[in-house]
Amino acid sequence: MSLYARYSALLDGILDDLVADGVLPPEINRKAVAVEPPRDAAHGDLATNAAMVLAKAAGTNPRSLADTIGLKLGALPDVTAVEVAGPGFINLKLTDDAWRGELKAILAEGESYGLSTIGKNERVNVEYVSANPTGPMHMGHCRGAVVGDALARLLEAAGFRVTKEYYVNDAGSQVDTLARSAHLRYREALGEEIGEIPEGLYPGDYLKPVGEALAAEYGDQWVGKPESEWLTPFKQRTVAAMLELIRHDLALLGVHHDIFASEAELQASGKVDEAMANLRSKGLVYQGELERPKSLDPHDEWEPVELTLFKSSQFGDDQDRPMKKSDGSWTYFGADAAYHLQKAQGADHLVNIWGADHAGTVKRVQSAVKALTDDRVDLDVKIIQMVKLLRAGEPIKMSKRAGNFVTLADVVREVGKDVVRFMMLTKRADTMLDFDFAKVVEASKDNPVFYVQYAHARISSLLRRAAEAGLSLQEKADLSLLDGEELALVKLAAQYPRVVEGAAMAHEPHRVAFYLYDLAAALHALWNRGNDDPDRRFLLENNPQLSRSRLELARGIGQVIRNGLGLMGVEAAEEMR
RNA sequence: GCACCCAUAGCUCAGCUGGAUAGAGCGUUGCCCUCCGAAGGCAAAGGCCAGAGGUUCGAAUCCUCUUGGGUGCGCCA
Repeated sequence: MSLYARYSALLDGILDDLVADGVLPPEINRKAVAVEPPRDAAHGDLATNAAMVLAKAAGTNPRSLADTIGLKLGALPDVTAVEVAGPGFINLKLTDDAWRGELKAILAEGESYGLSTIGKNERVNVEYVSANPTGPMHMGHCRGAVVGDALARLLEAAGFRVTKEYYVNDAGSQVDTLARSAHLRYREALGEEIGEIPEGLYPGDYLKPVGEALAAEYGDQWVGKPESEWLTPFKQRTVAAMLELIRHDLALLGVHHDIFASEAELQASGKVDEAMANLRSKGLVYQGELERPKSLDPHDEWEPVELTLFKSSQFGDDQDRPMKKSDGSWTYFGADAAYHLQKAQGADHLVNIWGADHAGTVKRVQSAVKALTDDRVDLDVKIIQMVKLLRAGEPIKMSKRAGNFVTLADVVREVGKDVVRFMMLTKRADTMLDFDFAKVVEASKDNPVFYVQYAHARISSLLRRAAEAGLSLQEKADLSLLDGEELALVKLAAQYPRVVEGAAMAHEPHRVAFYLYDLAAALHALWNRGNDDPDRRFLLENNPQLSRSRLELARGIGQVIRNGLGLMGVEAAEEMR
């Protein structure tokens, strides 16, 4: 249990006592009560807003309630000072030993430091990437892949049971197009001159090996045959090949899904009918007409047709949405609603990581989840904004049609997995991100990847040098030698568990990256003090006792950086190259 | 036309689900360092949190409207 959680629990006990004493009414809502680090370190080590939040329910004013609570907080172990400040904050100062104890906890818990049970073992399904299986991954998919994967790791660390899922859209017309494109490559592999790839088919070279494999498997039996005979087997094999490609690309990034859910299988299994029956039984489905789309020009034709609609407008969507086309087949949304039902049946929470182009469909799917699960399962949709690719400040022009888009594999090859992953988490997901190939590999302070990795490498190198100097870490270090300046670093490290919980609950993995940058900066600052004042160096040849204490501090900070990077899927550097 | 997202220092961005005097990096300015404690260090200046109302002990954060950007809208996927 982290230090903040421990004092939070102690405060909870005090509030229980106050309820028993009749000071507080029994039905008070404690949700908003928090034990946090104060914004300004001069205010102390811990602060709580309990008095301000609860004063109204207690029928008193915040300051006087703060006095009452403060008195009891002052009696807690390791609390050296209590102060009521501002509108009713209660500030606590802890003994230095309390913080030395936290450093011990970091070292003792090691990789486990920062793990939380806040998720209460609930099940979360995170669906991410879900790119159409029609080609290799390109840069557009990269950010969603990293954010989704980091979020999954974060949720696991926070005590959720996580399923990582990829929805394979293998039922739409785009996979028919894919199969036709593969058929062309198949004929090419058999020696036919195919010339230019016709407009409307996928031109990429990545289909050549697929064509060759098909030629090897089938020989020329599907040449000159009607499409209806070969489309299905070609589709199956080509989609399988594309998924192989996608898995391979994702693996380059260190991304691995637990489940690849096929839309075609979903439809074949009758799941969509089940979802439809579910909604029908609740009176949420009807035959009706769609309004004329507002995006149409006035002179464009629009003929209203009757089709099967879901009453998503009852759940906050701006209009009802079609589940079945007029020809009776399922719409994308119809199948997607069923897919979400399938996911929800094995989960308590759903998270989707979607590209910005799907922002308009969030409401309808949330409506469907609400209706299908009677509000048992919540769906959070994280919209990932685009990444602008630059090279030394100049935008990189991409054209999908010309086939010169930057693939994920290209980027990983050029700058490495860790750099890509870290950079993708250096901004909130819902705002645009610049990715400059020149800048992300720069060895300077304004490159956060470098700065954080450097901090870890610095610590590793320090520990190596200590070992060479024959300084044994086995011997017990006396942490009481650590002074206030050094303990300030421990205080920052002690916030790591809160960062994990906050980032997990908010579904915002970028917070870990920002936190690590701060921690790295604090380490570098302390380290640099040794430039001016040799007595402040971590490794002092003439003072092994003090050195040992400071090495323990360094080891603890290194541990937290490593744990944080682990959540981001980034490996900690042992040395800079 | 409508929906969603965004608007915070000159620039690029954080801001811990509503807390105390709004923070970093770059840039600017001033000192220091300049052969591995190296890929710089310390400090200063810089803000009407787009604007206007509202909610309450308290708002950059929540609600409404306005302005200015981005993305999207279909029986497509």
